[in-house]
Amino acid sequence: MGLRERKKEKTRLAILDAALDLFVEQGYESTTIEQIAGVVDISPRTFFRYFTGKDHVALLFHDHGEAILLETFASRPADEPPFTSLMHGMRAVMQDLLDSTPEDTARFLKLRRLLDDNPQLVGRSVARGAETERRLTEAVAARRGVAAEEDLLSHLIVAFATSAMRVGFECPMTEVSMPAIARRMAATIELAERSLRPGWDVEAG
Amino acid sequence: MGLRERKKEKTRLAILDAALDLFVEQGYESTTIEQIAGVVDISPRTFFRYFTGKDHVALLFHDHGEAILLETFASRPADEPPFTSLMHGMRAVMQDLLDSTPEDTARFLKLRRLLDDNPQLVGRSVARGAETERRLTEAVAARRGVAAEEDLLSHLIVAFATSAMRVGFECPMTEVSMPAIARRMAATIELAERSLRPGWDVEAG
DNA sequence: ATGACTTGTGTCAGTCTGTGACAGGAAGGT
DNA sequence: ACCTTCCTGTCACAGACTGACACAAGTCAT
Repeated sequence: MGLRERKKEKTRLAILDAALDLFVEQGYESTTIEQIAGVVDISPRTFFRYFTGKDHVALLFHDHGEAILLETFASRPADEPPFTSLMHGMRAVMQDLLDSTPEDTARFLKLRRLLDDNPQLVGRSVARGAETERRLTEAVAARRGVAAEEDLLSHLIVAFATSAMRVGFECPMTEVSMPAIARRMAATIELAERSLRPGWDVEAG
Repeated sequence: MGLRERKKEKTRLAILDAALDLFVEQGYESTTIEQIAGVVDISPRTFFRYFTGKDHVALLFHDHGEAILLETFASRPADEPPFTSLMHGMRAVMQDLLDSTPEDTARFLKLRRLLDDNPQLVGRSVARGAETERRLTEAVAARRGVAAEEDLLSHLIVAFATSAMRVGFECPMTEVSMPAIARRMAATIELAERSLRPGWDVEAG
């Protein structure tokens, strides 16, 4: 890896950390791009060359999680019930978080607390994740051997799975720590699987 | 109703119709507030006195639907399983649409087509509806006799219900018409209820 | 190392959304 | 008519973005 790329990664992390600290200190809304750029000592224009906008910074882990979800689903056996595969994806996202460096863990916890204080961000994450959801639905429909546009169940499977994901990750909680989040995540998966009728996700459209 | 209020309602509808037509004609993103204000012959400032922003216009029916959902849930018997009540709410929202005037139906169908062309708007609707979702969760938890912060199931019930709502209303469809939407809505409710294990939403937290 | 080539950065200018403050005018009640 | 209330336009402004351009820093030859 050349000097150029190392420098870029360094700037990227500098922006991320500066933004996170400012968000926590003075709130998400009242933090401006100019302030973030000021701390990192770059021009505001450069900020937008690293992130598409303010919410991109705040929802970085969502993008990452969605990528893992897509990969995991694709790598699961084709004869596994789709919802089961998606729950495996959910576990994979959680595991990835547990395996990350202490620095990344700290960043994630800051973001997590940010979501509690700014519920609008949860909504924005859905907006940002719409494309992922569409692709997941395509993948589920493909596995079910039907066209996504004509199969309500494929949509419902993905909708229920992402719902569970949001309940596990984003609902306010008293103690914000990795073990607590992992516990809630496991409980949510269990609850969701228990609530659904066995075989519901392998029926004909 | 005085002249003042009639005038306001007229302006409100004029803005709505002008915005809708512009959105359909030239796309949501490329339509500016200034253009909308120009057609209605008001100042851009006044636009913001009727609507909080561009997406407020595009998601007007969502607000309305959410209000009906909350009312319906509150009016259902306290011993009815919460998810069942929410599905009744979903039917009530649909029924309200079917009962609306031809003008409102036409507006709704325009908005519905807008959602197909601009998937980002679906996400924004979730962002806008976050507060409603929170209040629904409170209501469900109250009926279950538990505190919302400590009951995952209350969150999951609401999340599943709103998921079903989004699948029924917002998934792209080939034929966009009231009968087609009503049919899909009914099918989604049926599918959701069939997919869940009976009694799942009345268990202890 | 010196050159040419690529790529990241700052500056500048501009658009669009959204908001607060103020003044004038239309509607409502007496 | 009169006073109050509410609505509206104008002005001024902040903040999120974007395109264009010139310059500097990194990269890769010879």
